Amino acid sequence: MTVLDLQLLRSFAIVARSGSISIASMQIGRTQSAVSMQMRRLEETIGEPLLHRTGSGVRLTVVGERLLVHAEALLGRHDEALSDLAGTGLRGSVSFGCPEEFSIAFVPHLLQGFLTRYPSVELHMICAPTVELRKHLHRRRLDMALISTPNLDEDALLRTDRFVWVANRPRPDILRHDVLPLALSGRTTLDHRAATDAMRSAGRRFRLAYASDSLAGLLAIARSGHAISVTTRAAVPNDLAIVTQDLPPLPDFGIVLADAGAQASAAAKALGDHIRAELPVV
Amino acid sequence: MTVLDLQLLRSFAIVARSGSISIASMQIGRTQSAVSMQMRRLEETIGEPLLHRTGSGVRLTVVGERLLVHAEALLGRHDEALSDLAGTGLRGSVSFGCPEEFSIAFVPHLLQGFLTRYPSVELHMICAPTVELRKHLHRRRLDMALISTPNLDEDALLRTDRFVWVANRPRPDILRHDVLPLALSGRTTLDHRAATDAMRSAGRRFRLAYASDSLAGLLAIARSGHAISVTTRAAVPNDLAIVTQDLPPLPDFGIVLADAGAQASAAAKALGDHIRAELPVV
DNA sequence: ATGCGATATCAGCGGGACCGATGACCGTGT
DNA sequence: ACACGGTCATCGGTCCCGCTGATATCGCAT
Repeated sequence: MTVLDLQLLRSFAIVARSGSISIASMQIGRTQSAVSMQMRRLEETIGEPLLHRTGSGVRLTVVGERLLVHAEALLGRHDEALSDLAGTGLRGSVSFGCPEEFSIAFVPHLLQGFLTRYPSVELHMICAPTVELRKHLHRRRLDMALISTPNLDEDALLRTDRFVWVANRPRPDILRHDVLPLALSGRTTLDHRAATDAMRSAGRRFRLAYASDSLAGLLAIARSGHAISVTTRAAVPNDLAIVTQDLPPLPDFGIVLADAGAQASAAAKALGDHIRAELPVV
Repeated sequence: MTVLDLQLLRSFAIVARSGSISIASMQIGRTQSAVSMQMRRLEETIGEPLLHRTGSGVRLTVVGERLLVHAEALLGRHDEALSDLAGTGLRGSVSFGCPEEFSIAFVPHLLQGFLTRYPSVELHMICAPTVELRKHLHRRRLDMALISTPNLDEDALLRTDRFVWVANRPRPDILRHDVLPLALSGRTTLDHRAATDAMRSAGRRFRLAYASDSLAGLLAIARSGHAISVTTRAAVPNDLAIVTQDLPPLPDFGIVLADAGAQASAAAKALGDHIRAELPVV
């Protein structure tokens, strides 16, 4: 008899929450076309449309809303069941770090997978810019960290993403300002360098309207419309717009998993394996 | 992240209930090897053995018992969700008939699939020997019925199964009786003919110790050890044994779906399509 | 020990999911 | 009105995975 695929339901829930197949596909770790086909398969097994496709994202249909409720419930029960059964597994603790941008993009999904598989592992997490993360690794205060790198040829590259300009919707007039107000994180960060380099090589004048390592702060400023900010494409919240017109293009960057080097605990090894297995898009 | 396959859980639940991969495979409608591999895949994703394999069936491990509880709960919720979503579907009623043997073998699984897909359809079911079913079809008291046929070449054949001798465990001494006591259903039935024909052509003497069209009655007699009975292989309950030694082999038979011929309601068509799609093993 | 029935395993095949690229469509800003 | 940047859908090609059918292996019972 026909049976729903929980994998599809999980993707559907992420699509529903993010309101976009493209964004969801980045969190899931599949291409956009794959997730698009997943949604179509799901609609076929249900027999009814679940999504309204618009030019800018997707909206749930009535049936879609109904399914979402069931899906969340089912997935919740499923994850409980899985952790109960995996209860005999690994114990120990891991310290894991990543930039704040990642922590609101694909990392939740990543960690959820790890924690339901190893529910007895104690996970410590630190959000900080890449430079800080390196220090923590060096001092052995972190077992491993996801860090960004400008070098796209690195062979340990797990995934690539792109920096994007973000502003409030609708399009703010500050773009017309001669001296563009920017909200950037600390000047040691990769996105800071990427933004300022891009502006400079485009010959565009700008000023630092806001500087902070708090992503929430940057996004708040962007939301207020007083400055343009820069962040990771996958981390752009629903209510902010990605701006490409009239602004210089921003570079891609790579994501690698760095570890403390020395002897890793079993739990740390497991987390590393999990990340290396789940993170790559290909 | 890793996610359980509800299809596998469904198979697992059936295997657990039937205590045998072979029997379960007949209800599921897959080959024995397929179900065996399904169980292996499930064990791999869980990471622990779920079944003790013995020479005569399978038993659940402790982890298997735990999983079974979760599986039943998950499948229950899943089926609820599916019927809720399919609620907009077909309405109407269907009358369906089949021999009692089928009704305790693969038919429950078959109807469960149909009813969760079309929860608003009212289903009437009649259990009777094939001859009776034909009469009911002719009088339009049934829309369709699964009936057995000795003709294995029929092109509308959906599936084949085999008659088997059943007796209580352990091996009863009545097998040594010169005149073998048999518990058979009415003499118009296929299994009655198959059994008596087999005995006669083997030159074996027998007597009808019990005759009834009630399967439960036949099995009760077999269980008591006072007679040998005959039934469909897929319908043999856990606590009875299939006997092959010292008894003549029984023939295969075919299963076909017969309908009342005339204009079928939409619900009847849907049930027919469902059965034709789900029943074949290949 | 031997035979039977059960499960496990194997090669081969077929279908299906994914990727990458392309195409259609929409909203927006000029 | 039109071009543009974004979205989702579609398509061919590839690879992997599950099923079948046949065979090997195991365990129980006589």
